[in-house]
Amino acid sequence: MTFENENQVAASWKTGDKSQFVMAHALDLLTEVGYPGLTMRGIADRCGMSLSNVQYYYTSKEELVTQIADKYFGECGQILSDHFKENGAVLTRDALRDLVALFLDHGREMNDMCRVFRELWAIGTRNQKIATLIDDHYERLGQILRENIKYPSADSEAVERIAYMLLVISEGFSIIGHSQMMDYQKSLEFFTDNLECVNNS
Amino acid sequence: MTFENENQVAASWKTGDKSQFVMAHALDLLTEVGYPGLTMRGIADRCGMSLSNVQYYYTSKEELVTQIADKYFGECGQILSDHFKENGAVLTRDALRDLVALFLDHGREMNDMCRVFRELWAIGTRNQKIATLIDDHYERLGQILRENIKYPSADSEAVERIAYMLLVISEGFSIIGHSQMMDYQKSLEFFTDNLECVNNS
DNA sequence: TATAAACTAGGTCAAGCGACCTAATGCTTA
DNA sequence: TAAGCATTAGGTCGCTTGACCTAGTTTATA
Repeated sequence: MTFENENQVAASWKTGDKSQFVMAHALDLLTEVGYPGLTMRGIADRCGMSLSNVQYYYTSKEELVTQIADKYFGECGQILSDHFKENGAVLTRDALRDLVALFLDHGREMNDMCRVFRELWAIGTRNQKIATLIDDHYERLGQILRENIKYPSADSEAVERIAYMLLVISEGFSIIGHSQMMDYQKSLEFFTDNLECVNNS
Repeated sequence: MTFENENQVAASWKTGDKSQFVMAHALDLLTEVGYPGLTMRGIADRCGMSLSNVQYYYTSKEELVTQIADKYFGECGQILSDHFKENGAVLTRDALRDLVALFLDHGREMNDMCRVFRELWAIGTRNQKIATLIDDHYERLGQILRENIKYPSADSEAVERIAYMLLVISEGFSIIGHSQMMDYQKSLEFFTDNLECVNNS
C-alpha cells in the first residue's frame, strides 16, 4: 500500500503540493530499499528533482521520515475506522471474523505495509520521535477498537481484552504468519472461538 | 541479552577464538546503533583491533551479520529448550503460565533482544539469507514447542494451535506490549483461559 | 508594475563507507 | 632451523553520504 494512489500523486504535483509528492515517493523508496538505503539523493532522483529541491521541503532526512511515519500511521487508523463505518460496530461472530481477517491480511504476506512497519520498528529503537509515534499509533488503534467493539453482552473489561489481543495477534501474525506452515484460517478460528470464552466467562 | 557473557568473551580471546570475540562485539554494537550505524570500522574500534583485522575474520559486512543472526537464533532456541528441561514438558495450567511469561518477558520491555530482532526483521525484508534464517528460527521454535507441549488430554491439533499462537502472541507482545496501558498479566490470563477452551472443545 | 515569497539548479564540503592491498609479525610443525 | 600458516597493522582506493551555500527563476500579491 502507498498512502496516495497514482492519481492523487499526480494531482498533488499539479496543485503544487510538492511536499506530498516528495513524501509519497520517499515512502515508495523506503519500501524498496529500507531505511539504510533511503537517501535524499535517491528521493530526488525518484522525484525527478534536484537534491537541494528535496531539501527545500524537508531540511533533514530525519524530518522527512518523521513526517512519513506520522502520515502513514494516520492513514492506517483511517482504514480501521472506515471498516467500522462500512461494516457496523456490533460484533457478531461473522463480523468479528471479518475484522480479524482485515488485520491478518495485512501481515499475512510480506507486503508493502509490512515492510514499512518493520523499518519503522527498527528506527523507533533508536529514535525517540518515531518511537513515540509508534506508541501513539497503537494507542489510537486500541481506542478505535474499544469504541467500536460492541460484542453482545460483553462487559467493558472483555472489550478491552479483545481490543488489546486483536492488536497483539495481528502484529504477531505480521511476523510469524508467513514463516509457518499453519493455515492462518485455523488461527482465526482459534481467536474467534476464544472470544466466545471471554464472553461466556 | 548478549549471547556471550563477559567471561566467555574474555576466554574466547585467550583461546584464540577471535571470530567469536568479534561477533560478540558486533552484536553489542548492532544493539546500540542499529544496522545503519553498524560499520566494520566501528566494530574494529570496539574490539580494539584494526579494520583489516576484522575483515580477516569476516570478509564482508553481510557475512558477519548473517553469522550473527545464525548464532543468535540458535541461542534463542536453546533458551526455550532449556526451559523445558528445567521445568518439564507437561503443561499444567501453572506451567503454561510460566511458559507464556517466559515468552512475554522477552518482549515486554524494549530490551536488547527486542532491539536485535527488530533490526533483523528489517534486514530480512531486503536480504534473502536473513529472511530464510528468520523463517527457520520460528520453524524451529514451533518444533520445540510442539515436541514439548504435553497438555493434558489435548489432541495434536490443539497442541499445534497452542504452539503456533504462543509464537504469534509473544512476537506481537514484543511490539505492542510496551505501547499499551493494559497489564500484560491480564493478557496472560486471557491466553491461559483460552487454552482451556481449546482443550475442552 | 513592484515586491516578496515560493521554488529550483548546480555545486562544494568534510566525513565516512566497504573493499582491497601489502608487509610484517608471531606461532606451529616438520 | 626452516617452512608454512595464522594473525596483525597501516594505509589507499573510489565512492556516497547529509548538510550546506548561493544565485537564479517563477509565482502570488499588493
